[in-house]
Amino acid sequence: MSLVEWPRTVDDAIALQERLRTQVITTSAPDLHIDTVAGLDVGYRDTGLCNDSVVGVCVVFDAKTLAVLDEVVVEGTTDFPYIAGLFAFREMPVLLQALDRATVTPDLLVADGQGIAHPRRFGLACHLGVHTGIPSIGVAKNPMGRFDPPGTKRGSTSDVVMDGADGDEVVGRALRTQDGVKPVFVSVGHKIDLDRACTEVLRLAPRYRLPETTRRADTLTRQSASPAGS
DNA sequence: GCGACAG
DNA sequence: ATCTTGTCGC
Repeated sequence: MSLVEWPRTVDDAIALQERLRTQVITTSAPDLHIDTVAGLDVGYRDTGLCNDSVVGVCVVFDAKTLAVLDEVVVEGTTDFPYIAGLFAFREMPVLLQALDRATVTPDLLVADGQGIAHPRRFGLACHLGVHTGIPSIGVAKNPMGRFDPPGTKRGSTSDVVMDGADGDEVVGRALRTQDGVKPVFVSVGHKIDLDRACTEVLRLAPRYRLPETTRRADTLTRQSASPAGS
C-alpha cells in the first residue's frame, strides 16, 4: 500500500486532519465481532529530529485467549518531527507497513496514543482506523484532556473532556485496569463505541496496567531498536 | 507573553 | 519516545 498525499508541512497535516475528521464513526456495527486484536507501536533510535530511524511493530492476539497469533517488526525512517497533535504523521507510515505484513487481518486495532481525544478529534487511532477501515481505539498512558480520578477499583472509569464548540465534549475515558494503579486513557478511533472500547481494553489487561497488546508491541519495539539491530 | 503538550 | 541498576514493597 501507499499513503496518498501525505503532508510534509504542519499546515498541510492539520488541514488533512480537519478533512478526515468528518469520516470518523463512533458507534459499533451491530455485527461487530472481535476475535483478533492488533497492538501497534513504534520505537525510536534518535528522537526529536526529522529523519529518525524507527521500528514499527504489529502484534496480533487472539482476543479471547490472548495468545499471540503473529508478530511483525519493520524498520524504517520518519520524516516528521514529534509534535503533540501531529503524532500520527510520525508513526503512521511504518505502522501501516507492519500491519500490511501481518498474516492475520485483525478485527480491532489498538494504537499507542489517542483516538478522538485530540485537539481536532483525530488522533493516531483515528488515522489508522479511517485509513484501513478497521475498527480502532487509542490507549494512551497520559491524558489529552481534563478528568476526575476514576474509582480505585479495576474497571472504574471517569470521563475525559475537552473544550469543544458547544462547551465541554466527552472525548474519552480514564480507565482503571488494575486496583490502585494509574488509569489508562481510552478513546475511540473508528467504527466502535466508547463502552465497547473500554470493555475490550479491560479484557486485554487481565494482569497489568497496560493491555497485553501494547506491552508486547512495546517489548518487540526496543528489542529491535536498542541492542544490535538495523 | 506564558504555560501545556499523546509518543 | 529515550538515557537505565538496584531496590523497596506486596
